[in-house]
Amino acid sequence: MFGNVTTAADYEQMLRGADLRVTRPRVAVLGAVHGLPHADTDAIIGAVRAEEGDVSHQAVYDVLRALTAVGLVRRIQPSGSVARYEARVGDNHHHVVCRTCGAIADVDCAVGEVPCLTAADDHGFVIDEAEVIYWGSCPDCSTARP
Amino acid sequence: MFGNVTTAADYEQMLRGADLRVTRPRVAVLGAVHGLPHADTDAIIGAVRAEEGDVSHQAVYDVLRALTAVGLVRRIQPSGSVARYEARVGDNHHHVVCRTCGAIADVDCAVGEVPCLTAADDHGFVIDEAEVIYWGSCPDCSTARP
DNA sequence: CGATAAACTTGACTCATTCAAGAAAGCGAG
DNA sequence: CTCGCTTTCTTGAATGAGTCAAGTTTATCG
Repeated sequence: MFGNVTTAADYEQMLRGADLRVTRPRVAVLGAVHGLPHADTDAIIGAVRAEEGDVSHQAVYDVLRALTAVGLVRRIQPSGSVARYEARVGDNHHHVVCRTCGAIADVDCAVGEVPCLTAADDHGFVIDEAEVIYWGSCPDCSTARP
Repeated sequence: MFGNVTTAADYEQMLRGADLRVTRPRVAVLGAVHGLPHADTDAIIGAVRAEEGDVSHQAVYDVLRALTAVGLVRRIQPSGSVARYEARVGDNHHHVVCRTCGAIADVDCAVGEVPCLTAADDHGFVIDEAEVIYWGSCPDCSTARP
């Protein structure tokens, strides 16, 4: 986490490691998600075009789906929000979402590595993930309206 | 919970208690949400029309928003799903969602009344609710594809 | 260097949800 | 009981994130 400058070459590595072909849109999307945590698709499209020129929105949708499928990015979508993406994967962290402005921040769960994963009564479901969303007000919004 | 038959009169009471005008669409929507837990808007529209005849979809959307605002129903919307509603409110329960068929079931959190409400680092957010979604396979889907 | 399957472009389309303007109806005051 | 104000409902159009589909380009392997 210190002095960790991720380059296009690193993104290529990640893609190859996931058996995905290396294309300019994919490298650019992966870079955008790393650079803009919790960005929505529109913001990612903007970032990708700023770096690579014209890339179709469909390509970005396809790439995001492919990256999500192999686990290189994670898709999150709090109620009332469009889909957002982040590059921090595999570390079981959760999110705080501001009810007012929609801002999102990462939080590590207080209860350990795999929080609440054992439900009291799972109704026969086979559970593989527990997703936690904390709802509240971000610092800006809670001071603006105390 | 035993022999508890909720009638239109009860729904009226709930509406008045929440300072909402009592209208036929509102009583019908409240009844539909009580009768069809986790139903989406379309299913609720269907149930309302079966009981009350023509009711515009807009009216149902408006009613659901009003009921949600006063806390008579709760809106849930797992990633990739349309909005769903339930009448069980105020008891801090959570949900298991089937990744395959989208089925939803209620679960009480294993960690007590207000699970995980204290995040390790809340980034200055004022947290008022923790929403937990357990992802997995429902009994039908997990036996169909073991 | 091809061949071939995967990825991208273009453009149309879906559909849950919202917006807007006018008609209807609940409900408190008189 | 009914008047009038305000909320709620109806009708119909619009929005917008996301998907579908057909055809072209391109990454990768032999």
